[in-house]
Amino acid sequence: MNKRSGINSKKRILDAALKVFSEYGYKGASMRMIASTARISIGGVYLYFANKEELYLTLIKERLDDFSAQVKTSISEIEDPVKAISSFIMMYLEYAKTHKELILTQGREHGFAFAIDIKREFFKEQRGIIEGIVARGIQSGVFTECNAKEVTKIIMGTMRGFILSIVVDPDNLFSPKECCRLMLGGLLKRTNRAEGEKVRR
Amino acid sequence: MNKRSGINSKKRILDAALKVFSEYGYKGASMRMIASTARISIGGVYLYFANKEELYLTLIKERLDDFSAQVKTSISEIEDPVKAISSFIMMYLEYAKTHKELILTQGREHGFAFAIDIKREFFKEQRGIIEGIVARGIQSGVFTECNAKEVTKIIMGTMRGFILSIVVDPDNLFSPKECCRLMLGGLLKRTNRAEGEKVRR
DNA sequence: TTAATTCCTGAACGTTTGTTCATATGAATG
DNA sequence: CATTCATATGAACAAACGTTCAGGAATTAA
Repeated sequence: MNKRSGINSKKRILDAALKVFSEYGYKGASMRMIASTARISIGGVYLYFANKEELYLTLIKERLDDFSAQVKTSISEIEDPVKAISSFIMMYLEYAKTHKELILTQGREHGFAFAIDIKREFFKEQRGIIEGIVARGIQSGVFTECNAKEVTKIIMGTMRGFILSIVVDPDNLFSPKECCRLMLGGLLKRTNRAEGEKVRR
Repeated sequence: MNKRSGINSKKRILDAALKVFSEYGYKGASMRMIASTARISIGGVYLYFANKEELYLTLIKERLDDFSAQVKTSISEIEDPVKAISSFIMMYLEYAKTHKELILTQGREHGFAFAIDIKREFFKEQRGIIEGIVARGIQSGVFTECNAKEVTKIIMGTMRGFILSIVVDPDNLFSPKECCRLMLGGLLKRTNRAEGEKVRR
């Protein structure tokens, strides 16, 4: 494993870091674990990343940007607020399932004010997107009159809850489809039949 | 600090452990930190707990039991499913706010299959309670016909999301009241006025 | 072939960790 | 008073940690 292999090394390290950080958390993951998973020496890791923190931050930033881009492209052109919200929920949960619990690694360690600026930025953006959809829905009379900001926070909360559930109670994850249904239709019975049907599809 | 002080020592250690584990996570918290927070020597901690893991497990179990009892007594006699669900949500979120993010400590470390049996038991019980309420609501015609199991998972997911939000984005927590509203009423507009009002209160 | 460059290795260092244990202390008992 | 016993201490230890660095190996350039 020498010379030209260096082209892949950085990527291999990042892949390994994702795996190890996800499984053991920031403190629990050791640089040696990451190195051996990436099939490189400990010293080799420090060739590409100055220290553990930089490696971790690079990883988080990479993932957040990737996710952010995916959200944008997947719902930017959807006009219908109902479809837009549904799409957001579906894609968020699908992404969370695929990329498991890296997101959870954030927050926990360091007294949880770690990559706070990067995260804040990300969350703010996400909130902006949903809030826009909700506001549009209210304005067009499709959604009930409510506090768009609060509803947005609740939706984001539920998404986060899904992520936490993956880690804590993976045998009992809720279905994205049912989640859309509940968020849109609510638990209380509707007397108007047409509405009920709209929700169901 | 000698002799008779031993009466309080165990409790002091547990209090300190809660504080330190919550702030630094399992791996991040050191026995020395806990000891000094409890104003006891390192050796003193090992007088009451065989090791770090036992201390942690004791703590988790204590909290889970406490929370479990509080849930039960607060909604056991409520007949109305709407009020029962609302009570559950309100009390869950209030408890989470008070006891911050100890619950988050679970899952993350140890490759996240740690106190799995204790937790599983706890979650199962919680699910059972909510599912009962939902089923009752459906049967009595107050709730829409839906998959009670799925709805239960979504509600629990949202509760967990709140917990995660406390750690990750504490400036943007949603209000418990609004959460009840959304869960019950949904986002879609209702044509029937009476229903809408029912949700609002 | 030699020199320069790039990539990589792993022993070594200083810290910090969880845990142990010989020792001390002071109230309770006789 | 002396003895007993629960309670508390903190130096000591091995293990693991993040990080450094002198050196080795493979490729490219001369």
